[in-house]
Amino acid sequence: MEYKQTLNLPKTDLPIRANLQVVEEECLKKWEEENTYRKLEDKNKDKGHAKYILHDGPPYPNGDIHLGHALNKVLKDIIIKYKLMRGFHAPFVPGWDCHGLPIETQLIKKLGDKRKELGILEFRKQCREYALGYVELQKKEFVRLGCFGEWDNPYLTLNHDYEEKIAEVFGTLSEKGYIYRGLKPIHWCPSCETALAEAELEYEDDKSPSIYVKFKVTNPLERRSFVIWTTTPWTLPANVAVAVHPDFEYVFLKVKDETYVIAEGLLENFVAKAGIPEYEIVGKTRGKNLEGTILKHPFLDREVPVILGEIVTLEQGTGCVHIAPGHGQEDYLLGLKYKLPIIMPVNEKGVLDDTTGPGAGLYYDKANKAITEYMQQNGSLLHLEFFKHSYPHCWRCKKPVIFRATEQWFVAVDHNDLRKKALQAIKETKWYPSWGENRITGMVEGRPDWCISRQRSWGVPIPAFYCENCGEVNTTGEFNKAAQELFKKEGSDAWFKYDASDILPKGTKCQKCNGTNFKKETDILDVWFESGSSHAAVLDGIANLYLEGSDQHRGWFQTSLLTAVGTKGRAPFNAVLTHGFTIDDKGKKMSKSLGNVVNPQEVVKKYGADVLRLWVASTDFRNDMAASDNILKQVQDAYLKIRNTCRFLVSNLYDFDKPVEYRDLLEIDKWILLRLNKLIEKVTKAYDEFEFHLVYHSVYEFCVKDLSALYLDILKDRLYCEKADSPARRSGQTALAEILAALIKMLAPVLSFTSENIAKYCGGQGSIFESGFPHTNPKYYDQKLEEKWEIVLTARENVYKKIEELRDKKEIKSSSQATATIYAKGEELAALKSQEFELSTIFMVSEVFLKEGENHLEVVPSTQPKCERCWRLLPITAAGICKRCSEAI
RNA sequence: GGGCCAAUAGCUCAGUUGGCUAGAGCGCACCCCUGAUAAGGGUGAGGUCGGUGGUUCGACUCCACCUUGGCCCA
Repeated sequence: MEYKQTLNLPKTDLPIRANLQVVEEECLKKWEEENTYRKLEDKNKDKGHAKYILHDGPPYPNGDIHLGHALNKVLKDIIIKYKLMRGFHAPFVPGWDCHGLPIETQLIKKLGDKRKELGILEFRKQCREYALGYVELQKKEFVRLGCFGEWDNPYLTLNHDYEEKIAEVFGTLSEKGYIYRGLKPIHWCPSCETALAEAELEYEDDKSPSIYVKFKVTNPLERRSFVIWTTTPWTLPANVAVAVHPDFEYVFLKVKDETYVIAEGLLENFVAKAGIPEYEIVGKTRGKNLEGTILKHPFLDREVPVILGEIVTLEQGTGCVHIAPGHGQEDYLLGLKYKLPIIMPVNEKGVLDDTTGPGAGLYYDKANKAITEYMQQNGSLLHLEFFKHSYPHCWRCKKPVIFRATEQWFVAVDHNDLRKKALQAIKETKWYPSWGENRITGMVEGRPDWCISRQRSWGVPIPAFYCENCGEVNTTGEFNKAAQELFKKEGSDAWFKYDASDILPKGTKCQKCNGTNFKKETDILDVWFESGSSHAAVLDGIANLYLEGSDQHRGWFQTSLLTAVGTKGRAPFNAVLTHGFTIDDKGKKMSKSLGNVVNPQEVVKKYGADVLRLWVASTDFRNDMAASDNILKQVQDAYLKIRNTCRFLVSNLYDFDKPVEYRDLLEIDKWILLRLNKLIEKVTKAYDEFEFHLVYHSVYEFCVKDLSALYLDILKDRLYCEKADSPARRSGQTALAEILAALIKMLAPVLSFTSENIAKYCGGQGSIFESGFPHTNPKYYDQKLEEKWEIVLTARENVYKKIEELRDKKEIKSSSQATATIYAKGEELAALKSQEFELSTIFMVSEVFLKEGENHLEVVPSTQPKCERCWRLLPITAAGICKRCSEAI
């Protein structure tokens, strides 16, 4: 027992328990007090190192962060930290998208009817406070995850100078002719006289008429009619076309002396509904053959074409669909395709104007009856019934809403070849993964003009002035300048505070008629226009990288691209990286109703932020990322293994003072450095290519296989039993120190807290992040050494299989009780021979005998006594210990 | 319904331009150690590579279709 005192057993103050909650809080304090991020970033900047700009996509500040937010920011943080450690000037400016409906909706809910009394300025003030409150909360949550960045100076889309830039982008686009006004249908409440967003609709059952109407073919010889079905007769005055599906079969149905065109699949349904007792099918054709047929409107003096649309279904109706682009989203899009006019005879109160024939002057609901009765009289109506269906209602007044085309603002995507230029910019951008290019290309190719106006309160107003004299819309030049200055000085709230005459310099004249009286636009900009302008407001030049979820191919990537190409002719980014979405371990998306949501706050509390960060790094984020308690437990296991390995390294370096020169190292120590070198190479490449899961897997496997199961297990005897300052022990420690330093540096971008914490126990000064990223060392490459050790280690594995057999037979317990005799020849024998005296240590057995002969292996229990000190079975002295040990004492 | 993407052991991932009985680590089972100890080591069992067709001498890999899941749109 007293021999134990003579050993160099591991020693360290680094606790065996990770205790991440406490360690992380301490770390955060240290980073804050020492301004670690700032110092590092400034140092790289001052040295004039290359810039690396990862531009943050702004989240909505409207709640706690969820796992997706955490994932996104941690990925960004890993990149930023890696780049900082590689010496880049890589500032990270986090941002928040502060305006927009999600926040406005929250406040409307909160305020209820009180909102009307408040007035717009007070309402906006409350929106602002709400948003800023969550900015602070989310900021804390991101910082808690260990994310570095300019948290004291983030960009907020509601900041005055940001709003100024939004106005500037709008002005530039306007100047270049990209901005125009046009009609587009939106949800409209005729009772509240206001536009409604999708989120403000409540679907309830409602009774509607259901009518079948004939549209006669204009050729008088044919006596043929297309039959449409609709539940909104009041929209018929806005009808400009009838759509059929190109691939459906349509039949010509002869009833008495008339012929009806109906989709074959809905024939029976129609005949039954319309109560047609006798009919004959006199022909049949594909929908696409009907395109271009001209029809007569059932009650207005208007001719309308038959067009083709994939939107036509066989679920209900006749397969011939009444198209009114002013009254429906699908109709609108189809109308754009066929360049159909948008007719809008319904005013903001829901009353039809005098162009609508039988509906003139009537509220739309009343017009239903008038129009139906009129068509009954003129013979256009084939059938009328009433039925119940789900219909959208206003969330405030609970009355039915209508779809109504209103004047909106647009960015013309094809003006000045914007679309083509954007597509070219997409080609010039590097997309990770590569299919992102294909995806966004498809979206940009197919997108309609961008509607940028919203009839809302919480946002940046569209900086436009209507001339009271001629109605001209003034958006450029001094008008835009005035808006920019206003936003810069007082923020966009001021738009609602002042009259146009207060905003514009005295004597400002209408660009068309020289008029001097103006009215402000009251619509605000689409929030996507705001966040899409971030390149102008935040970036000084082009970003190296944008990194968001793959949903942003339609969102932020695209709006940023369009505004940037429109204003400066190129993409705001050189590369775009996307990640997938968080799903549960069954592959389902996370949702409150499924109860499978993983909360980052809870993960931090239960496992620690570093475990969450390791989870982020452990999964290939180009696909969806599965998270569940089980998966996190597994990640925690891996985390503990990595940390324990590092702790073992630390605990064996307590007395390490003098490194041994590479050429004097023991061969196995050279071998492990060779392995380390390969690891550094692999990890560096993986970081450079954003393949963090490869970082995780290779570091983890290095810890498990190369270190824990092999090198460290073998090294223990030398570390513990050799004389403390013996060259052999110092050789091992030299390798350990180098491995430890490299490991915690390589891990720092991911396991930031743990790496920083361990570094503290290594006697280093300052932060781990200041120590740079490890470099490979060419002198560690030695192919011959590598090949030789492959042979030695294969032999080791074979010996262990034999040992296991002995253990099963209860002939030995531990491997150290075995003696191995290896028969080999040629290259293998040579390799083993070169390590002859080390083999028993490497195999961790009592003795190894090498013999030339046919390849085979004999393992038997050792007959040697046990050294009291090193516990190996060896010849011993009178003192009960082996020769090596007696020399070591 | 359309566009894009994914699917390899219970889990997380490898698998180069198609080529030996598909790999790793974890987890699991059994065993060892008690000088990394709320640690450490060994051995082993796990896969019709989502399914069905096709191309090929040969397919996890290429093609088509389908299933499931995700994102976006309708």
